[in-house]
Amino acid sequence: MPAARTKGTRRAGEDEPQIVWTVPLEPTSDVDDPATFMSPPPLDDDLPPLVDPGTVFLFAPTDECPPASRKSAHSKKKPDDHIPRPPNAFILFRSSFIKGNIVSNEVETNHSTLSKIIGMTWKNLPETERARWHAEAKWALKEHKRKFPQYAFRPNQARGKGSTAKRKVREVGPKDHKRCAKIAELLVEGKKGQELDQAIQEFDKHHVPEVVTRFEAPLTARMYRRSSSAPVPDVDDSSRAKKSRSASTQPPTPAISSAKAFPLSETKLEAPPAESFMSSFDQYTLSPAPPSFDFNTFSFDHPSSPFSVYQECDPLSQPASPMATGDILFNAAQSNHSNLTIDTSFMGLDDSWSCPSPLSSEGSMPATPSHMGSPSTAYTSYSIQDTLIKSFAGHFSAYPDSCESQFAGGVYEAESPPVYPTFEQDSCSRIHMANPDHTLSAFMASLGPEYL
DNA sequence: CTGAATGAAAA
DNA sequence: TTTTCATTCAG
Repeated sequence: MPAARTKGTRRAGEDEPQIVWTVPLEPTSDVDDPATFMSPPPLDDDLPPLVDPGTVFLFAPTDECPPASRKSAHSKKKPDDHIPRPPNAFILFRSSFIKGNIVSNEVETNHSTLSKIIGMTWKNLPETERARWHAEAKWALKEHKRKFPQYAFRPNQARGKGSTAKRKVREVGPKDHKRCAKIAELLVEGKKGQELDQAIQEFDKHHVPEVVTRFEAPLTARMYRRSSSAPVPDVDDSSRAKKSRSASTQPPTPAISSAKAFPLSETKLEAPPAESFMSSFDQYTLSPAPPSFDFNTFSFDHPSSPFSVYQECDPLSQPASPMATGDILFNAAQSNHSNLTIDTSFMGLDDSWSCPSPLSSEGSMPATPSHMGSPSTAYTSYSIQDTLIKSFAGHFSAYPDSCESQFAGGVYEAESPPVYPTFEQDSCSRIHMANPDHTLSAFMASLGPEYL
């Protein structure tokens, strides 16, 4: 008896207008080559699976104007003027994930299970990539505050009141943890689209669903299917038939669906409709997808001026001669295989800056970033990332592309969309930046005209 | 309305 | 520390 969970009239936002967020982002070219993470320095061992060299921006946020009138579906019992909470990083990530149909309907449709998969994926996500979502959430929060200055989160205590601890103790749904983990693993490995589907189908062939029920009750195929849309092994032919029906009856899944959030090279060869490369949130639209860059080409160094630049064509070749910043920008914009590297050693950020990064939600020691070195190095890395992010954040206003956001039917001027500073520090204290072309102009602008 | 995830914010 | 509620939608 789920106790009185009535339509509790919440009193969150007393007089707020209903919000319908639509934040059409601006420019975004469909530059979506696979960006690459820095090849992680030799990692110790028990670290979360580092992504393969080729894998990367799993969920390049993209923009697109959602069919405005789509939301509002089931707002339930919320007062008409209810103001939803600002989304956190994970919620944003989840939204994007769902919207992008990363895991096809053939693989999983149950949202509880999807949440599980997404949660696992989230945890396996490279730190740099999660940082982008945190940045996004930060921005969303800022926007939320701007729009609803007097908003305050007021959780409804009345709801959980009655019985003390019944809130969290439910968990009854049989879930195939292994399968979820497998899917998450495939995702962070870069599997996507049909390739992903096939891999999972293959997995399902040999995998006997291990379902964990609260009371270890025997699991029937039917029960299993109730909470997971995973195909049932061989036990139940009828349910299998049911499952495959869609495959045979319906046309093959449109390939576009999964291409959205995985704008990797192979998916875009086909020159799909423009919108194919734009995924969006219903309410949240993200900044332009970070342009992809490899991490080999550019670097800032510190010899003389604030920054000096040289180009490194590949790990083997020694730094080429310094070149003008303008050239860098030019080349960076032209090359699909370039990244920026900033030597920060001169900034004196090395060991003295060991403070935990706000980017990691865990209060404890963050999982070591892609770096070996001394223990403090990890912290340093985070600190530098944070420093850079803040630094860039301070210059977002310089970013030429502001965007308009729609709100409650109206339109207001929003601050510049968040940029996704994706940094990695190498063993030489150099910061590698994944999306230089958006951040760089702002950053350089901040340095002064002489660097433009 | 619930579940399922993570996380921000409040009690 | 514990609880709500942000998203999403099948069940």
